[in-house]
Amino acid sequence: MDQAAGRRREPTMRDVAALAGVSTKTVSRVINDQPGVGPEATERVRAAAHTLGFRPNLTASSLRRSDRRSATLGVLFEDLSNPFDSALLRAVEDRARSSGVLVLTGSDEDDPRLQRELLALLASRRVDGMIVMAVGGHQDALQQERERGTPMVLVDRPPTFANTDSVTTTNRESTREAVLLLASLGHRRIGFLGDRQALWTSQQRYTGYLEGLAHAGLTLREDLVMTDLRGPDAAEAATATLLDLAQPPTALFTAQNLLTLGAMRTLRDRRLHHRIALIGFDDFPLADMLEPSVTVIRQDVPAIGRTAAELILARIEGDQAPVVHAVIPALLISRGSGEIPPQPD
Amino acid sequence: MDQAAGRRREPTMRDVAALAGVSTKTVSRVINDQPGVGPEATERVRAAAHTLGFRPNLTASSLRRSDRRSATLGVLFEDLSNPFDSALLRAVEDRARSSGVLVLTGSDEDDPRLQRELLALLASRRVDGMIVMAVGGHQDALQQERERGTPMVLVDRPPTFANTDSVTTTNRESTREAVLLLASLGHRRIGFLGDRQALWTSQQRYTGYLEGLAHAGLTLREDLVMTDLRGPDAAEAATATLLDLAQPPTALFTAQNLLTLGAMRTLRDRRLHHRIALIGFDDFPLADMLEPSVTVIRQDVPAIGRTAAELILARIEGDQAPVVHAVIPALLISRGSGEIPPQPD
DNA sequence: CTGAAAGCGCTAACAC
DNA sequence: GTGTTAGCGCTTTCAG
Repeated sequence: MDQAAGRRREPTMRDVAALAGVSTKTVSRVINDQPGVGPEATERVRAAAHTLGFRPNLTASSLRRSDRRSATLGVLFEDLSNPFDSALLRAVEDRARSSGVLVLTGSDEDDPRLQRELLALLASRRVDGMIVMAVGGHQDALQQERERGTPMVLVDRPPTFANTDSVTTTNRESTREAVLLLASLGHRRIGFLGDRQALWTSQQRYTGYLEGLAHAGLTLREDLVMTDLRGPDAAEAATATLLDLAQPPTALFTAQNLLTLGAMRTLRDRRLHHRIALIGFDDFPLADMLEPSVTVIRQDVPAIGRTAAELILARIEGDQAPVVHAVIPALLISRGSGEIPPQPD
Repeated sequence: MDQAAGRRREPTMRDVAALAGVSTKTVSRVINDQPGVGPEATERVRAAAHTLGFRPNLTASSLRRSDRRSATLGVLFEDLSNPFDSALLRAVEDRARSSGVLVLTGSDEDDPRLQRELLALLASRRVDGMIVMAVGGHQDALQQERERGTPMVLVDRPPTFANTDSVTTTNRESTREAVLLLASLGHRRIGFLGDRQALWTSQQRYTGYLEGLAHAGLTLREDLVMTDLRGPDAAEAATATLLDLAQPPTALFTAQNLLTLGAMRTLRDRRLHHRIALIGFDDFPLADMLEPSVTVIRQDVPAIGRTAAELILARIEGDQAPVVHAVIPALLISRGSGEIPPQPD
């Protein structure tokens, strides 16, 4: 047995047909469970296929078949090693596999160039449809792909172009709810740490923050708002800046899971983690094991993935219903860090 | 623009050839950067391809081409939503993409039936090779696939059959090292929590534990060993059992990341997390944020993924070197929980 | 330098 | 019921 080269030629329908003494078309019918083959011939074909170890070549079949299906979906996310992305992939995968569909994946790192390249690689493999997390900024590459007719569903962020389904969550509403919770405990100085403002989710969450302040009758203090933070280190520094203010915040809202980690780190370092309230967007593993346990807004990732998969599969099947923008509710999970009242100095 | 049905026919090389006034073969040469086309014809083809928005159909090309390459890899892991698996996928993906190769994924949940099914789905799409985490127990399906000539690399666990590359880590050696560290601090009763013994990694780590005890001159106490634990809840219960012994352990070694979490939970509940030492196999996000920070053995996941990808890509290229069983060193990360000395009662 | 003919493995559309 | 012919989009082979 060779490791690779001299890879054995896979048996074809011709080989099976020859052994069974029928035509390739008859083999095709048997393999695809199509009617019009006698029980005896069916049996001979089955036996021949089995002895040869025949396995249909899906790529050849999809080339010829009229529907052109490859039974393969493209999934293009920001970073598949991020727990949010990988949980989403898993949900998509499960739903797809139950329809015999496999998933071709890629991570575009929120880089438009990379996204365009990966889109092309997926397209050249003729996937039946794509589930994509749009990069921040321009969605040109996506729009072009969509306009070529590729069935597409966006997740996490909606399209900026027409006629394309999406599945998102209640970014604005849930953030507002969190801010209102903090306000109801008596917090009047609530800091906000946000991701890149080019991202739709960041904008939504920031809007929710503003709405929450307004509903609570609090005025926005610009010095308590830090945005365009990339990653935990930036959040760590931003938190330090906020805490060094003459009038520091008594509560923090972090608009993304990595930012929550950074903020926590600084709070711990300063031994303020039991004195300053913290609510974060996006749950993360072990949030319940920290001290204090971290109150978060949890997206229903399995539902988002399942919904996206169901949408794309339906579109591939030819579903012509009007565009769908599904919004899956997120949930505020109270664990402790969000329930800390304002502390006297 | 329709959502799906009536999907536009993609332009073909024939279309491009017609527009450029050349034969399809000339188009093929230009698209594939093959020599033997004049600069003028090349330009005409390029222009035609651009105006039509032509994109090569890789599935048709791979069907006809002599090397049969689909530039696609199959990746079959236990659970892509597990941080270990997804980090591995990401590493594989990055290395593959730099060679223009995409990855078709699947999660088999360590279920032999599912693994067999997914292997068949991958094979019917004629992936060039597979990177697989073998399920515990029999590797029949894998071996059969391998014997058909499919290039294959196993990760995390080695093959039980011949002639197949693998990439694993220093399970035994690193565990031994951890146990020796605990012993050097004066611990004489070191508990062991292990995953299913059917898994090769579990066996290796248990062997390392035994070696560590032996090297330290400690005798094995069977009542301190709990194996075949599936998931954090089982570990939680097992830890409670150990702590209830007349002579409870003063240190614990947990042989898998989920088990570490379970053990920690019980230690916290009993307020023993600062009194009983703990070292876990596999790092996990936030291990450094807990109190105390958790000492772990960290696998070099990016190196494992990259190595596996490089191996499979080389085999696909026809590399005939002898079988490789790469072992990537793991690292003991001291963070605090593993450095707690034995406490007087 | 370029193209015509054949065919990869399979299925559509018809014939028998 | 079953087979024949043609052709999916591309590349091989070989002829000019």
